[in-house]
Amino acid sequence: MSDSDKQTEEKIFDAATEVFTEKGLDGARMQDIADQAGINKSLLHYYYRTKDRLFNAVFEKIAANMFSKFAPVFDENLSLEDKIRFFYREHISFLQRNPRLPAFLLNEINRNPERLRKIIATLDIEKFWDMLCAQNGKELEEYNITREKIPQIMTTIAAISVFPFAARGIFESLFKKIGIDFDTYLEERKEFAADFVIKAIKSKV
Amino acid sequence: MSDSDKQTEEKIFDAATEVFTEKGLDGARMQDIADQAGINKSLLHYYYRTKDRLFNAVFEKIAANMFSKFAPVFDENLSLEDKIRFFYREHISFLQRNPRLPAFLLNEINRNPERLRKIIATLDIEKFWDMLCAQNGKELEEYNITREKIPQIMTTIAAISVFPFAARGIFESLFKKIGIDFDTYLEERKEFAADFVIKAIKSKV
DNA sequence: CATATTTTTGACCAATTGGTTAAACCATTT
DNA sequence: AAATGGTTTAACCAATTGGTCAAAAATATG
Repeated sequence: MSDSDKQTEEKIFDAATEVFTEKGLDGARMQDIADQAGINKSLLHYYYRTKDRLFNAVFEKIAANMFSKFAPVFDENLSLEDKIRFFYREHISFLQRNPRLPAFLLNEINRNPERLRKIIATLDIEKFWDMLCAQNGKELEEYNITREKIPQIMTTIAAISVFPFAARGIFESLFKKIGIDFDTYLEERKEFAADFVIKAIKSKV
Repeated sequence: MSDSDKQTEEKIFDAATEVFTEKGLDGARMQDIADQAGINKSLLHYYYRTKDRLFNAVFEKIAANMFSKFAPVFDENLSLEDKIRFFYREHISFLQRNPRLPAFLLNEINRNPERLRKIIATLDIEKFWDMLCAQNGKELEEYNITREKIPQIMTTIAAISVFPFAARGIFESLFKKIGIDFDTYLEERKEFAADFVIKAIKSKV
């Protein structure tokens, strides 16, 4: 593969990423992607045989990228509380740089859940729980966080950072009405989210 | 408007609701809707001139319905804690009966934020805050919930109930891997969500 | 019953879509 | 410089799409 090959293939991939994340699989036109990449439409088919293959390439990279952002928090040797703070700072910052990813992924996964299977198959969920127990077992015990509660807690933690981006269109409209800036809201959310979760977990009321 | 009119128009509307919520505006075909309604495709255009008008009719009804589900909690004369419990029981139950609404709305709003404007314009957000202050002012003060914190808290409360439905495709796949039933998870979530939020709000740590 | 009006249908259309193909282009090698 | 190989393009195609239209069927009106 020559240098110009890689350039063209990358140009196509980047253009496809932009168009697909903005318009979705159904809404995106091959011609749009070709225009965005500044090339002929036939070249798309030369490098990626069909629209579906091109989409899958984009989808898989984005999905893998998204999930990988959850991982580092399990590696760092921090207290449970610091892990949560670390997660929200990093994760919301990542989403600020890629604000359209949540809506794109959620929509396409609901449209075709099958696509996610191969990515999830590569994840070892139990391992994450084991790592967490090894590093923060005492805290988990102290706060009475059992294995059964993990799905509720984890989905709640994810919801708090991801949902504002998925529902950005709604929130932005609502906020504008009461004079609140969405970007300011996001900045504040990094700390608010961590405080909120930590208080909920630690509280024994 | 005769009786059979209403039947046909309603049949079309219901069919359109089903097809649009499942496939989205771009993915839905007028022929699909006609088939679903058991009528000729031309009839769609007879009652709703264009695909876009038909979609708008469906979208507006769903959006209004969705937002209206947030309102009752402000009317009931309950303590803040009971309001939160009431909300999650009612809201998650509503979403269990209409599981595809969140993903549909979030996607279409992000695809075309303009569509939401006219619905949001009809909402008086300040009124909700005033009602809340009038009914639960003392509790808000006690828990140090100020006007500036409201957006963070409200979006968090919504995220916790809506996100699992928006991300259903992801969660269901993940849960299956560790042997958890999604419907059971949802049932448990009504109480978990309320407990979680109440603990976070009440905690003074 | 005959007429007028509304509802429903099937045939049709122009535009768009993803995809194909053969030829042109370009860099390398011989 | 001629041949070779991969790369890029323009022209084209079959299928699908939202939408139209005139006629038929059903219903209401006199």
